[in-house]
Amino acid sequence: MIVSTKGRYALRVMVGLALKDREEYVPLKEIAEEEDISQKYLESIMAILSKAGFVDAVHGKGGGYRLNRPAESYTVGSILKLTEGNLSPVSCTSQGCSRPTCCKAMPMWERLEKMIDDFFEGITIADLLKENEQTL
Amino acid sequence: MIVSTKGRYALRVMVGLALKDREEYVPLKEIAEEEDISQKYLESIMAILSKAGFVDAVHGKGGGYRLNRPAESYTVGSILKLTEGNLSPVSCTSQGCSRPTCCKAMPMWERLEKMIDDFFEGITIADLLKENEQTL
DNA sequence: ATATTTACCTAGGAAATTAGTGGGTATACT
DNA sequence: AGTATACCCACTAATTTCCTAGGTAAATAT
Repeated sequence: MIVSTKGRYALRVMVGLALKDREEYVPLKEIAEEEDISQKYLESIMAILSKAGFVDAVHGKGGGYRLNRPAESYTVGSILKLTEGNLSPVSCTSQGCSRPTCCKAMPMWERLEKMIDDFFEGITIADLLKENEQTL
Repeated sequence: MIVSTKGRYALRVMVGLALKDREEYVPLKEIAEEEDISQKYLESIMAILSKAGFVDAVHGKGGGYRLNRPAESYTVGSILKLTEGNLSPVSCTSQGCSRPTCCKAMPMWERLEKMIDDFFEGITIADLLKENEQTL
């Protein structure tokens, strides 16, 4: 698994927020209910998105979260890398190879990693919004 | 992580066997030492490869494992699918989506899965043998 | 001021997966 | 008969993923 629930939840939230009024702040509770995600777990995900400046957050009544850029400017890759840490398909590329000098597979892993990275960097939240099987 | 040590070990073993005389049987002990893999753990991996008919196995002195087909006929994909179970990048595609009717990301996951599958099915053990950064 | 609603923080725990061990049995060769 | 091998079953350790508990800080409403 390259993408766990954490990354998938983050994507869903970002898509959800992109569907709302860009000015409006949406409280975590509401997002969690709409997306049917554990409120407490979602907290930790929103904290990551907020710290990284992917969303604006305001405290208190009327507060919550909102996107601070247009949906086209968020690549799926940027969101997944942020929440998952990395998108390496094998530990060899992210944590180093145990047999760096003789590993016959390393170039393959590197090529795969680049392919996956290019794939995710080529898709934005806006693309997901208008998505159907034909276009993507 | 799409490929765990299990799949990587299996690939290494297959590459290792491909470098040997095709007629010769190589005992597990020797493979484990050459590849620096726990003998016991490797047992379970060889059992999978053997049951699936990817290698020949013979008991007793002079026995061991060997490839039973030319290296070009083993795709990396076939070995990884066998040992890892599947190569799905997200659980959505392998175990079903929790929000099948409304998931905006599903087409993306499916396209990614196909891309990865095509990638691995397009590389054989023979390709890995002659590999260097230029060719692959 | 006080209450309420929200984000934010820290610590941990349950569940699942991955990686590896231990000890024995079956088979083939010498 | 002895030795070298594959094969089988059950269990443990380590790691990661997913989620919960219980609070503090900030903003708004009354």
